[in-house]
Amino acid sequence: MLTTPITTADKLMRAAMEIVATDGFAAATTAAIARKAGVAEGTLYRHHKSKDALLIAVYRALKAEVFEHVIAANQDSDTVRDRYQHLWRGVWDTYQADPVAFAFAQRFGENPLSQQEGGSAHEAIVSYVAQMIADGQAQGVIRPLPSDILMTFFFPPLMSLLKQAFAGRIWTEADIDAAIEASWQAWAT
Amino acid sequence: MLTTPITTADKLMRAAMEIVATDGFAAATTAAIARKAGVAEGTLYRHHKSKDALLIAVYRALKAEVFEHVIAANQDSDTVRDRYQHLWRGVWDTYQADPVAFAFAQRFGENPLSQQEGGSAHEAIVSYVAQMIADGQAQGVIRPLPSDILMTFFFPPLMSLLKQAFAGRIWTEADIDAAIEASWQAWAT
DNA sequence: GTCTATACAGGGATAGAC
DNA sequence: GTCTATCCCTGTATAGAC
Repeated sequence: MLTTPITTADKLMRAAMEIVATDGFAAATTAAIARKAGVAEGTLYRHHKSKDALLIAVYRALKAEVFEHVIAANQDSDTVRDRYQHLWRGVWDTYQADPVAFAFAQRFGENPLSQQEGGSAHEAIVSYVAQMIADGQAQGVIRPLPSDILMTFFFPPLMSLLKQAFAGRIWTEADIDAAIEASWQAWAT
Repeated sequence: MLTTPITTADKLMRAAMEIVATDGFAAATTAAIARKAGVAEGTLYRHHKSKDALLIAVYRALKAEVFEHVIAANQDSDTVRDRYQHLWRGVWDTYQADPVAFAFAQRFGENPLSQQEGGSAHEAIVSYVAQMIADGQAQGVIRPLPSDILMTFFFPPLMSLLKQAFAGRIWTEADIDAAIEASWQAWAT
């Protein structure tokens, strides 16, 4: 996300995202953000109302971009099972391409700021998943469980695997495919 | 955890845990912790070397207590499937009994302090789960996948469901049992 | 052991020149 | 729009009396 920031506002957002991703929120001081962005501290306030507003703006941009990438990569498929796999890979590939965005999203979710922002990083994608679940249940291939329960077998394991991957764990492509199949079995009738 | 703190050191730990759980790490200032514990700010440093040391002590105590509760509730069962269900319920019940401990553990995991501490809240339980996986694979009832992949279908969904439960979501007992069964299917051959 | 008072550093935000 | 300089506040930690 924002991998090639052009405007000063973007540079500040990228800088804030990187600091939070690597060293946490406590390290994301206005001085550190401005320094990494290559501008003076006062300049930050010409582009963002406050530090918190800047961080929330980062999260909003991230949400929008993740949604865009995942949906773009998600051409419609015939079976629900195929749609499942494509969506899983879409999220996986999107975050693989930007580990910094991933780490920021994880930390932001456990920060009180997220309460005042509301909605997860996958807010928009959730409705796609919900539709998939509804279709699968109508066809009788997905268990008749509440969708919020089923969702917990999709995003959380996926995020956990990404976290391990960024920590240096390497799996084979066959392992990844097997993981997708295993997680699908939590849904399948 | 530390639900009835007696010593001053315990009172400080419980106070810190509650503040982090409800308002995040940024709100856990030495002044706020001391105030909630009912002691003076300077007293904090008679019982803990620094604020960070206090927070890490909280995490260690939490890990130990969660391990103790879960293992105590986990009498050996005949089948791997039964052991799975008992362990799942053990973690669920333990955190249900102390939402504050749960929220603290979640936040701590996304805080840089956790890197210098190392190991997740379920570090000790992980070896139990690993043994269960090994047994199940030997018996041919669990997929021959790397155990770190299989683990992601156990803890992350469970934590996610707990989080939703604390946010006010209510499921029937049948839903919970069905969720356990669904998650088991991600492991089962 | 606990308190009050305080030293010291660092962070958010603004003023005003350029 | 960007910079430098600075204000004000808060936070961590310590000193020293009781």
